[in-house]
Amino acid sequence: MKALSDHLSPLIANYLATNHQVDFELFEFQHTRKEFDGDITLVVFSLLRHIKANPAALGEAIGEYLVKTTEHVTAFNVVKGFLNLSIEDRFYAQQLKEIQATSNFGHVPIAQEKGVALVEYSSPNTNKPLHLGHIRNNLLGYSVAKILEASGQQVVKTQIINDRGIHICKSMVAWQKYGEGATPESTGLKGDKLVGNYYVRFDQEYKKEIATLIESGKTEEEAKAEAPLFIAAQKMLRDWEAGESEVVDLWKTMNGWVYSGFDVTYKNLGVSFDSLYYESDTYLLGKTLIEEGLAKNILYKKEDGSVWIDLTEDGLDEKLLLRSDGTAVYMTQDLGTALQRFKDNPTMSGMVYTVGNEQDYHFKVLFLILKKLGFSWADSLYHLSYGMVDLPHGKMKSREGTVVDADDLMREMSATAAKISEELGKLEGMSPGDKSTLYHTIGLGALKYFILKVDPKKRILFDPESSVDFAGNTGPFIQYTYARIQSILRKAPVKESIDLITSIDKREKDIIKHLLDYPAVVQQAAGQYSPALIANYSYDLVKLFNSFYQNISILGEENKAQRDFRIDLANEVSQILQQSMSLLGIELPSRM
RNA sequence: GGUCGCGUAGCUCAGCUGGAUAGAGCAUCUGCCUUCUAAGCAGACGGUCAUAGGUUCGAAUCCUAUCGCGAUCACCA
Repeated sequence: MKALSDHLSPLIANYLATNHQVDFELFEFQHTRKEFDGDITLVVFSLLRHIKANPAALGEAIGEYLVKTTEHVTAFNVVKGFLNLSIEDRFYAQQLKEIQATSNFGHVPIAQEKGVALVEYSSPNTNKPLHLGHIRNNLLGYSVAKILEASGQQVVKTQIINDRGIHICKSMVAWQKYGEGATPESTGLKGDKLVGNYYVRFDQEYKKEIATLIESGKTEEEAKAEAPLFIAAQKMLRDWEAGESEVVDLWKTMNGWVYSGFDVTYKNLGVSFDSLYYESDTYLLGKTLIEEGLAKNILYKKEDGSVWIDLTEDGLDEKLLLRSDGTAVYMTQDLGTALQRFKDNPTMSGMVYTVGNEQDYHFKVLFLILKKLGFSWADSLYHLSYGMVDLPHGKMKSREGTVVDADDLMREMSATAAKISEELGKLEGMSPGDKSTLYHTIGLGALKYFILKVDPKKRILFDPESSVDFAGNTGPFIQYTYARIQSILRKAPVKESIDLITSIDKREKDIIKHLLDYPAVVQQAAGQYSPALIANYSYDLVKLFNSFYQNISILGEENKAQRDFRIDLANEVSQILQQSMSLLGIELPSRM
């Protein structure tokens, strides 16, 4: 539509300048609703603010002028304040050729001079495996990075790994006490699962100790603080901070197991990172930053030695930045990480934090503190906040065993895809290995699409029981349409016509108009950090194509020019699907 | 209680920089596989866009209030 409105706007501007002595360049266009004749509609109402006229009469006048001045407009009609314009078929044929001639239509080449945008996502703790919540996080972050790249922005995908703290020590203590030297190799378990098991074990044994202490007359609070396991974990944290080699070695070993486990999960999920940051590396820089803030009187120290910032003038609270014993809190480390990233990327133009909406307040405060500390780049930080993933029975709680494990979920999705595919029985002659790859592609496509099609800020209800649909507005539906188009293209004869097509079906026009919208959709999705926009755009395209496909023979012999045109159209739809799905990290199979 | 977010068909969601009679899918029902893959297509049914005011030629969309749900307000991360 943009190509068309770009063509029409100057003409309309010219008309208004001549006849009404007003100077406009931008007009409001929309696709003509299907119940009216026409292809594109000018909303005349919006001109009335500046021109006193009867909307219907003004519409008539502009319509007549356009028909007279440009060969593209063949007819018009006016309904109330809407000027519906009919566009000649040749225009669509030309546009399709232009789209075809443009490689990566709608994707803008990277502009180095715009600097680099950092996109942070995943950011797990290293004491337990990734779960469904991380999946939404990773898919969102990865997709947003892809969309920004497609809009011409250089991107660095990154994460902060929360690799230190009491939670890690709990796993370590439990492993020392109950692990008997277990390793991923000796147990056959993924490293993250192994470590996660000891985190759970810690909690179980800790509860037992508390119960015993309460029986012997302690209060609950005393019991929690005096349980030997808890004391051991605290001691281990102090030893770690003191750099005691035995503890540090164990910490390194166990984190190493977790990282190799995560790598497998990331690989299956199809996400990747360009740079990694570790909390254990950045929290000290955060402390330095706080010293500077104290020196500049932006922060203040209380009598007990704790450091605070007063944000009450900004409508927020007072916030703790350093404990009275001088140790760092979450905010301290995030300040350090932000600064470290800017130091590592001097051309940084912005940073996107993909973090759940329960941390909205945290990021509001973080950005404000950075601004108060005088960093000019603080204004370009953005919290990509997303809603929780709820299960039918409520929230995921690790203690109650209601967490949906990421690896298990992906495996189940593949299994469901396999089951449905085998029932349909379309894959004769495909090797078992290819089938297994395909099932993974379809299962993951379903999962990714299910999560990404929803507006990030909304909560998602995920029912693992009913799994995910493969029909309707789903990933597999888009994959399926793509596979059918590939089948058409495989069977299509070599082009032979030199005649240009003279008449184009209404549904084909709708498809071309939709294709022409793609660049604007990508830009909009980048501006709003919204993969959902891309997903729903793609679904609409697929719907349009399917409707056409089912009702018209693409490879018919009767008119070679028409057949070639339809093959070109199918080809271009498949190109755009490939591009848009790559922005969501969804693979498209050529057969399914 | 303060702050932030959400509330659209029975269910899951689009639409939100104000524009024509609010759109899809699932579910229910009716048709369509001798022709390019039926994971599909065509159609029926289904709505006081939470409620009440306001802004204006026009409001699901913007503003205010109320109700409901959620998050957050830690020397946790």
